[in-house]
Amino acid sequence: MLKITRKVEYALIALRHMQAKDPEGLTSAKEIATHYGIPKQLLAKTLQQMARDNIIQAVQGPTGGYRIRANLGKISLKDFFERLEGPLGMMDCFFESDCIQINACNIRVPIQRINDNMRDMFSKMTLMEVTQ
Amino acid sequence: MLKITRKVEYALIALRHMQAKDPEGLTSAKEIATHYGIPKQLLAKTLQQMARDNIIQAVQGPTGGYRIRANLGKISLKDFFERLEGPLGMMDCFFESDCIQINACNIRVPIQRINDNMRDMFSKMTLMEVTQ
DNA sequence: ATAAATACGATTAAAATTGTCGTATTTATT
DNA sequence: AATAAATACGACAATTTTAATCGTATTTAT
Repeated sequence: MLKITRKVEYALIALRHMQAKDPEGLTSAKEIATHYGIPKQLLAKTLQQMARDNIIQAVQGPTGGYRIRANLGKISLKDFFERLEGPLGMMDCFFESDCIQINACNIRVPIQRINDNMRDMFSKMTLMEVTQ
Repeated sequence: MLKITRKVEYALIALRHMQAKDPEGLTSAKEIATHYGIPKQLLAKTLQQMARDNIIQAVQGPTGGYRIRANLGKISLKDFFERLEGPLGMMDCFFESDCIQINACNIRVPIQRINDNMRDMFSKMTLMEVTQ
């Protein structure tokens, strides 16, 4: 429990790789995938999603690839996680309303408080802290 | 991602229920299961595990049940989570050593740092904050 | 003796995550 | 114009993890 997904993991690996290598130049999905031994297609999808979110910029065609577009020091880990995986919650019932016994539940409020602490923590850390 | 498991959820519901109801008297798994609409057998197992961990005390036989044994204000959420679910890590590679590209990995250290922050946070919160 | 509770390993079911496939589009190069 | 190498992306399959159930044993108040 309390794990991050591979998607997030691959995204962070890619960002750090791009930043360390050449923040201006382009890096292909293939390069990253082979370098770190991760599935290329899955990585590609994640990169495409980050491109849609304007975290990185995509360039098509041969010689194409990705480069960092956003200021990584200004994107909190909370925002990053939520862009890739949706709202951050320790229990599903914070977002989905199909919990029948939601009224009986006696820990919703206290867990909500802990959840807020966690979101707070991730709000105070930026992507830069991972990538540099 | 970053979710707690149902096991932990049920354990917290049970603890809070026991504390709110009657810290001295016994509460059966059945009572809690029916009250909150959760699977009895699964809850029972979780209670049994907490009993083995001396968080609660089990009494067998009819009229048996469980009561809180430990001082909930002295058990951190980190310890509680780890007793129920094993070591707390955002990535598996912190514990399992079967990641082949562990050397190439460029985010192990930074994620480790974030993980430490998270463990720190849960170290500072006690079970009591959830149950009362 | 019976019934109601805990104890717990083994198994199954369900859900979430992870990975692959197939096809389309873009564009530098020849 | 043809080709090749890259991104784009929906649909599907495989795997893993989580959740739930089953079956049986043990304990003990009545």
